[in-house]
Amino acid sequence: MSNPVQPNDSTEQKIFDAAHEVFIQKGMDGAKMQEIADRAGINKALLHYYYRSKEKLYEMVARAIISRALPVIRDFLETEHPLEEKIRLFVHFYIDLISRNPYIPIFVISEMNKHPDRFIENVLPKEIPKPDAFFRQVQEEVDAGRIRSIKPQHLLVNMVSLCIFPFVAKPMLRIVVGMNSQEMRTFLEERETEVVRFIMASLKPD
Amino acid sequence: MSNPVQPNDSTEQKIFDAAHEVFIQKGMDGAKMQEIADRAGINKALLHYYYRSKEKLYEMVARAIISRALPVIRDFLETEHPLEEKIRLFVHFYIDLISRNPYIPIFVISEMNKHPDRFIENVLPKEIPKPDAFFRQVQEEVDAGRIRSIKPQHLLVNMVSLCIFPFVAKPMLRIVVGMNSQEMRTFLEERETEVVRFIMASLKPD
DNA sequence: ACCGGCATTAACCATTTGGTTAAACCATGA
DNA sequence: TCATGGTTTAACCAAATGGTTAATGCCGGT
Repeated sequence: MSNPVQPNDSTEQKIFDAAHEVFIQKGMDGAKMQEIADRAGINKALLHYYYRSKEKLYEMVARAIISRALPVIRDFLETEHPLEEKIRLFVHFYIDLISRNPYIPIFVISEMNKHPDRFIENVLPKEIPKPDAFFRQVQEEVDAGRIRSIKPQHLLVNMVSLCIFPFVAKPMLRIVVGMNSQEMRTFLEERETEVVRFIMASLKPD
Repeated sequence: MSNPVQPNDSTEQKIFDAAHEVFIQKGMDGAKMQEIADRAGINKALLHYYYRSKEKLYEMVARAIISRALPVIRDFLETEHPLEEKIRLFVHFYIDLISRNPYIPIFVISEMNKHPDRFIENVLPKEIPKPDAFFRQVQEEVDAGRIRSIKPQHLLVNMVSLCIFPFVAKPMLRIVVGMNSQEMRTFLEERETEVVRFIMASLKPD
């Protein structure tokens, strides 16, 4: 269940891993230093010895979480591919990333919502990849009539929505759609194929 | 900014409204009874006079939030319409609901994620609308070849994802896509048209 | 053997937090 | 007018929480 960035038995790392687990699951407000200490199997004072405060510890963990998602996004936005291929790759790697770290989007969304200032100032990196090149590429395809007319921004948001949301809303979906844990798993596994098909079908020129 | 269910100056209502604001914005963990009391302009002891505990107060507020979304969903799942019309109506009313109450999905998602047991046992109503009829309708359309082949569950999840996610991820999207507050507003206003078009285009039989 | 310095802990501290209590307030009806 | 019942408050309490301190453990180098 834990997801240490690098397996490492040092006390510092044990603390970081424990903090990672706790912050991910409970967020800044719900996380308690005592619980982190307990999970790391050490004294509470050690937390402050290695990381000065809850705030600092949180920031390190949050940055680590964010930076696990960034390479995939950067990759998608920077590599050159025909549009269809690019979409396919994005959906593939993005769903793959989120399947393996389903807590990332929920964490980002809820923390960013509760403490936007802290998150933007102290957690998000200064340089975040910009989607301008992708937008240009989509616009070219539209202009050339190879896909139907759509605003690039909407296409991007649609892609991201279709990939992320089901994982974010998993508990709610399970109840509404009425699936057991196993059905849910297969359902989410089908998503990759389904999402690609859904987007491609929608983009076919009229 | 506040959103009292029914304007009413009674102390009880003032407390409820204040609690609504605070819980919505900070969730169970981040909300403090003192802040609720302050916003309601009353003594902290009064909170416990009207609502026995933080837990109880939270449950009432959370139930109220949930029940604001339910009628729209129930309506969509129960009324009879041709599929295309149904989708149009769903997107319209759903996006409308969320535009006016953008905090609902974030609240539900993050609270349900942090305290699934409490939420499922004490907040969610026993009877939640089931989408079986909708699934059947989609399947009929597929069988009749009037839309391309797609699993009804995926279609529903896609619809919901496209409607909700942009509102949920607004702060993140703003940064990634690089929009200012005004651009974001127009962008979200375009969503209704865009989402309907996106879904319809995708469903056209091959 | 022992020194010096990092690692670790128990005990402690101040503040915050959810919750309680007993007294005061205030309107209403007898 | 005053008794009564619901309403509101100041003061208080115990537990939890983030953080500190001073002492101890421990290990490598001399």
